[in-house]
Amino acid sequence: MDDALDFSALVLALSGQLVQEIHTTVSQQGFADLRPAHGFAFARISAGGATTADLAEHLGVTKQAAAQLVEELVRKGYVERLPHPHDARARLLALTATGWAATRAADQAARAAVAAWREVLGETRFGELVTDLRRLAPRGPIRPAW
Amino acid sequence: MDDALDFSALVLALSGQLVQEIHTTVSQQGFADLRPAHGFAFARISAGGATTADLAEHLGVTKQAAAQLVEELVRKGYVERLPHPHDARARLLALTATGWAATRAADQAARAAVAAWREVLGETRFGELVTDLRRLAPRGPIRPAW
DNA sequence: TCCACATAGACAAGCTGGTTGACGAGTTAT
DNA sequence: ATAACTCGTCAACCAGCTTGTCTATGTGGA
Repeated sequence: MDDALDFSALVLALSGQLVQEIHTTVSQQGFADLRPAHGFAFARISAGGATTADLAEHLGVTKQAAAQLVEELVRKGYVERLPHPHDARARLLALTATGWAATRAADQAARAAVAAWREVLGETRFGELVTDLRRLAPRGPIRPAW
Repeated sequence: MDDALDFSALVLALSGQLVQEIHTTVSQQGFADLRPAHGFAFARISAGGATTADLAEHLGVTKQAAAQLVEELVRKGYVERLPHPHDARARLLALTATGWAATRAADQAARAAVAAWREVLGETRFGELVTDLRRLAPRGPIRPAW
């Protein structure tokens, strides 16, 4: 009956492996200057309409930290800052072509990792698993947890 | 057919929530000076027979970083360094009574979080979920991933 | 219309948790 | 006996975040 502790460990192990696999693959595909944490920023920026302050809230950090992250991503060529159409103070963040390429690489890596799991479990069981997880996982932004 | 990206997000969200919940509960129970990362150290130390170098390998960091972590946990009263029975260079790490209390608090918090999930899914479905996850999750130490 | 207040982002300083590198003391293998 | 390795420590440094302050711009009520 002590599945509980096991289950916690399993969830942590699984997410750790997922992050690690995506990171490794993305690195190998020529985006070695990106770290796992960047993915969470890409997720928000790719959704569109994000300012630095939006990003800060999404990531759960101060806007200074977000600004620093954006600065880094701009310098590395993944993100650009456009003038905001309605607010002269703000700058609209957008992915560059390189940024989109990195995002696609990460998505594909995630799909590949999941595909392996899907194969292990079989289609039926995998579908049930997704259904179950959907009922458990909280809504809201995905962000680094520790 | 695009469960794949969803699934990744779900796993990350779930583990994030788990970590967050455990951390919050443990903090409230009087261990506010512990952070999620400490849990991974406690896991190794509570298993027994750990030296600082062992801990470093478990956590995947340098031994200097592990030594610093141990120093902090000793200062806060969670860990003690005992002489090593067979090796005069090494020191055996052990949890203090307080360290064990914190470990129990974290375990209980994990159980509580999982219990909530178990209730949502029902006993049967939960059992299947654990079985599935066991087939997917890698072996080896649980460590912070990003 | 004006003004008090809120918000976006920049600048600066400082902290924390990690890194690399070098070392003395102790252990192990040749 | 000695060469090579390992445990833990000291020191310097760095990355990524924090708090605090500031200017420019936007917003809403008297």
